[in-house]
Amino acid sequence: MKKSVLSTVKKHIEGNFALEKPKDLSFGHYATPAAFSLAKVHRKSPMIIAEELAKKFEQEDIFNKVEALKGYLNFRLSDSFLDQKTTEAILNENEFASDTKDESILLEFVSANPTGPLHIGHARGAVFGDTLCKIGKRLGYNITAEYYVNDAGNQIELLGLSLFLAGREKFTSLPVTWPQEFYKGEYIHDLSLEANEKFGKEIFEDEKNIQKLSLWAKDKMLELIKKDLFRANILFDNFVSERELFKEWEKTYKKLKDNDAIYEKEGKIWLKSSQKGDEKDRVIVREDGRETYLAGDIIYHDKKFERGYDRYINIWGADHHGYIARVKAAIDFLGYDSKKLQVILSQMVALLKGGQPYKMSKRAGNFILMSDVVEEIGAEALRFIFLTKKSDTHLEFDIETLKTKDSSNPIYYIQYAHARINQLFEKSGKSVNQVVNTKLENLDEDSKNLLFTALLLPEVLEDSFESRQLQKLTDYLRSLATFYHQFYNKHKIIGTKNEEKLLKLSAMVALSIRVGLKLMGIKAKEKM
RNA sequence: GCGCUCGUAGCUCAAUUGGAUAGAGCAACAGACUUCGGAUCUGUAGGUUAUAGGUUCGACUCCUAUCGAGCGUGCCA
Repeated sequence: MKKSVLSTVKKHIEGNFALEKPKDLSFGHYATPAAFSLAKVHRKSPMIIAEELAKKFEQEDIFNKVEALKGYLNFRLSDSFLDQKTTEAILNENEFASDTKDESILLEFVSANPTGPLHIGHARGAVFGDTLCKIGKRLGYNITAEYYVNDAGNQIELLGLSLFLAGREKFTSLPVTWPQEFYKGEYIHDLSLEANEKFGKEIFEDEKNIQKLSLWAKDKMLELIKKDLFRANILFDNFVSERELFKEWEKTYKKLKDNDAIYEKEGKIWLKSSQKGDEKDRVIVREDGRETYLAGDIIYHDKKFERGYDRYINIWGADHHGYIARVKAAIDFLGYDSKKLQVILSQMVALLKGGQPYKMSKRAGNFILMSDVVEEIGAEALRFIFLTKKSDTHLEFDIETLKTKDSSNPIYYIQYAHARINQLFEKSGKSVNQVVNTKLENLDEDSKNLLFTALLLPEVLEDSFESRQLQKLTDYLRSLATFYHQFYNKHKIIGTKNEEKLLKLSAMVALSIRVGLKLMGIKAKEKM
């Protein structure tokens, strides 16, 4: 819809200008402040320029009216144009708000360590990434969703040790000395039971078995994570193993060396990241020859860029923000364009329980599990709550209010609008197919504005995706539902002379709600 | 100390990325048709956008300083 409007407006206005939606629909459907910038060029008042521009649009039949107001130029769409768009959408729901794009994107998200189940903080990044992926696919981008599995490094050994000690304490009479830091969630207990069953209690007797337990446990944890994700309707195309990547370390290392990106000092290998905007140089290989965490990420990004995507998006927890500069530096050193990588930070989720701060700490084991929240409030409500907030703002909510299943849960409000429309069709005894060819003409202001709002979904999706601000979609669906509820209370539909027109209009509203919810991973309800 | 992300109604968040009168939900108060399902709707109240300057036709948005919060500042991940 916006495309048609934009191309028509371009015929009559020179230069670059913004086409916006006015704050209030009573001004018009679209507006442009172009006269303000033209005023400078032509040394005339914006008001006069706007008046002159408005006259040029008299012959355009996609507009009903174009008027100048306080220097703004306001456009009002014609019934026939809106009707045409509506009919197209209803006849081809799968094509509505979809597009084709010639661009491939690699989207990495979650990437939580396989040392425990996902907690509520991971869930935010997971929901955001998955929804971004769904929207992007609808818009025609070629997107690959990928999970980077940190299955190498100290934390995996610590997982094995924690499991070993837990089992040893439970199933043997051997002495147990706990280190300062270890994993102690309930899942460790569960794992030890399972390990005991599978390997027998002997495995907890010899410390040589810690290695074996580590490898077994991290595979178990990854399975658990996949299950948690699946239950929240989150799917990945690939899982990339850090452990596997390290087989390619020599190749990446040589590239860095050839590009004069590293040097040796104090027996360690350093990346010259300070040359590329990082605060300081970073160690990538320790004195004892073991690679650091950063080394794994460098190989991963080397491989990613080798695969030749047009753009890369990483969704990281906000506590990793200090990491962006060094990874980008490495990418540049490897000879790629680090501008192709965009890192989106998913801010911390502060949880309250009964008004008291609920501290999340994985090691301590008193964190809130994503799976528990999914169990209590459902995947759909969880997804919705996260998607109503910008990803980079601190978010705080009380777990108790999330547990409620009443109307304070905003998802019901939108679902209700959809269900209502469905019931209208049932009551009227008519099907969508029967009303789709009814011409929407001579609509009153309310109907026309509602129809216009329902047709905005495609541009809302574009805007949400491009700006990476998915709350724009939830805001939109919410306001569309509000608009419809208001309309419904004000206007009688069944049995009036406008019945078929208003049913067609309602069908359009339902369609946008349904498609929008689907992209958020939420199924629209026919009945409640 | 330095860096990053922020600071908007009592609370949780928006504001078309520099545009028109800063908006929603929750909480509070007052109302609505014996309904095309009230899981809805209407209204009232609530603001010096942390503070002080600056940039311009125009600032919640950009710049500078100050105050405050969270995170980071391992050769942990």
